[in-house]
Amino acid sequence: MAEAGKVRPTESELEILQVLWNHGPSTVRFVNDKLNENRTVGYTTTLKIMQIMNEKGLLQRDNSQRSHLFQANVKESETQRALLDKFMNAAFGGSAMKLVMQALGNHKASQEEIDRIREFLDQMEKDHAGNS
Amino acid sequence: MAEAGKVRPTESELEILQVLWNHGPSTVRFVNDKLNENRTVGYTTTLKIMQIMNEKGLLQRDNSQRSHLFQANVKESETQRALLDKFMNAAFGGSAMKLVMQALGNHKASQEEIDRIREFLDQMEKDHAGNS
DNA sequence: CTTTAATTACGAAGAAATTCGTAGAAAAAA
DNA sequence: TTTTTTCTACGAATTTCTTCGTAATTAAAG
Repeated sequence: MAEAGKVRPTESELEILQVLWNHGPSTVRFVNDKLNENRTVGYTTTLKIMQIMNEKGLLQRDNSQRSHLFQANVKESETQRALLDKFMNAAFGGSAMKLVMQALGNHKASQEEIDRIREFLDQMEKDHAGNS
Repeated sequence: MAEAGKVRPTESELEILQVLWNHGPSTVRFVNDKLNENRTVGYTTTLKIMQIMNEKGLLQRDNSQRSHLFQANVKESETQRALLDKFMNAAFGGSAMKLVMQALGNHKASQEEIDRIREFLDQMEKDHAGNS
């Protein structure tokens, strides 16, 4: 598994990672079909990007069968954390709170979601008290 | 003021917007000095990007003086909203809650910040109840 | 067996973003 | 006034990412 700090997938690469995170090891054909549910993209384009991702260490390849199976070689949560960090700095000047507020403000959260965030805050508060 | 939906600043452009949002109308020299607090970047590079941003409508230019004054022509919060939306889809499959949780989880929030988020949730809940 | 379809490898074109060098004009310094 | 510095304009090189065409190979269909 590649190290988290060095993970910098591009947008196209992220699209592919999403498919692999959600569906597990997949063929190029499967991934390409998934991508084409949202936009038009050629088979060899997807293939090429997945080959590059493999070289970069973002994907692992099983070539024991003719149709090679690719799987993500970076963890979803760690990748998201790295990207979030970068994005927070770029767009929100590094302020996590501004970002959270903006995200909450835009999104029509359901009652259940609000409750879940409250629980999360409770937990944070506990840890916070315990650690300091 | 440019429309929010069409706002897609690049990373370098965002860096410059941050300076202008924080300091108001500024010269290229000032912006370039600010950027160089973080990384090395040539004066003409900054100039060029700001010229392009001006053409795109991201910046406004006052050339009544020899050293032209540039200011942001897009609102900070609207730009952030547009970018957040895009980022949320790309990295979190569109799940605002996942993103918020990740942001809260990474960040060592202070007690005050936690309280502020709670207030925010209270407010959301009121609106939620009222609207549905 | 022959033909058709699917798959991988590879190269390269195209597009977008970034970077900087140079020239010319204007201002400041000497 | 002469020299040096500062500024804008402009073009172009570079890098990164995306896209796809073509060829070679293998499998499947006929």
